[in-house]
Amino acid sequence: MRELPDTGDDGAPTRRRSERSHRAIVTATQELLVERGYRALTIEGVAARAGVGKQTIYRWWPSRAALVLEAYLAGSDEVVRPRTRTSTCADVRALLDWLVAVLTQPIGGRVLAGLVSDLKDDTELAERFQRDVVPARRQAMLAALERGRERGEIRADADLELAVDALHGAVFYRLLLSGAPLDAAFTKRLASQVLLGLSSGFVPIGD
Amino acid sequence: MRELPDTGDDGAPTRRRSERSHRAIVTATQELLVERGYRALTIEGVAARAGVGKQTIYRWWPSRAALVLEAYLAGSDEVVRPRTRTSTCADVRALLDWLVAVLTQPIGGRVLAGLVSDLKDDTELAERFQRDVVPARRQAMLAALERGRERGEIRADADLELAVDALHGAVFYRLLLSGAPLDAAFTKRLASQVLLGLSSGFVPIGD
DNA sequence: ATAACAAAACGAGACGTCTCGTCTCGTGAT
DNA sequence: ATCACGAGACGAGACGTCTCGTTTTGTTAT
Repeated sequence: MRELPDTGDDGAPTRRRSERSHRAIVTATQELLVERGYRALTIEGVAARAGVGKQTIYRWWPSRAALVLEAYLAGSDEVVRPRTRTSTCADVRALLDWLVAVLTQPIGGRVLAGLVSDLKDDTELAERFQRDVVPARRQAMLAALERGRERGEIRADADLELAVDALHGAVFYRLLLSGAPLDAAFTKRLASQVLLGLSSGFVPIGD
Repeated sequence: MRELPDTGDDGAPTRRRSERSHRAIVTATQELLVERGYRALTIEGVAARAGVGKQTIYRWWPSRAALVLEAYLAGSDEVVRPRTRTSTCADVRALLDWLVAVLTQPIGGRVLAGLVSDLKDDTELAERFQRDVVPARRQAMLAALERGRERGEIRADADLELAVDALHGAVFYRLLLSGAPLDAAFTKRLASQVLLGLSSGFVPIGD
């Protein structure tokens, strides 16, 4: 969110920021998001929970959404990314299951919905979100599809970016809009059906 | 959103609701949504613009989101649904273009993003949205795919609901999350690539 | 190396503003 | 005579800014 105050800046006298307060604020934000959700989260509430002055928050974060984004990302690293690499379909399924796991964490869906609504009114936040967060989420899936193409399982002229749009889009669509379940049966059929469209010929879809 | 007060109810003495105020409120909501967006919309602002007391709004709508939903849906009927029925791929493309047109109306994307965030905190709204709005949007696309299956262009065992998840999901994903463009090239490739996955054999994808 | 100093960030909270949702009025329509 | 209406007062609560002392931290002088 912001550069750390001490670590190896070039000569310039680094601003001195209390790392204790920083951590307390992020932790309090995560707790309050889980307990009460995005809408009910207030700066004053975070300050009180963290034992911190309001100004300390306003000094380091430009908006409530920026704070929530940092707290959200800091809590999203707990689910480890799969590294199966058996078949393309299995890889895609595993990555979809991973995405679902990340999004259905207690902090996940509600917070993402709140952030999404703020993207439309906060240009700076939208830029960072679409430059950093979105591509990071897509990268692993795109790599798996490219491996499949190198192995010849996927047509050379297939549009893999578009495939990621469809795969991830279906997941987010269910999470944010339709409310349909995000279970293993869903990710399994989604992976196999989309991959069939990308396949270079008849490739048996396992399991 | 609520039954109209006067028109042809069965005998029961309908409460007398001012249709003039009703329309003024919905119109003012639409205008303010276009001018200032979802976040900046306040009940007090709507009341002032509509020349109406706040209580009149609180009397007839349970929440800000419910009012926005009504205003949004009332303004979404202006884009007419296509009725091409030439080939399945052309139908799907036309329906995707229609969806994009509806969502990129001035009132569209910003409002939808705001509503989405409220679904997570407003159970009643979420129920109505997922029972009425979402299926209505999916219906036409599903019908087009079923016609394709009857014609034999689509495999009998294809999961068409899942295909709608992927098609609509990709559109909403770009609109709400990635910010990637929603242009004709996108809908064209999306339609052809997804349909290829559903196809029963080699079906030439026309321009 | 230690002490003294200045600068910046800190916790706390007062302040005026805004919107909330509820509540009363008096008015006008049926 | 009833009831929705426009208007707006009301207390609650969060906003973002600001001003207090206080504590921390980096720099300078001894």
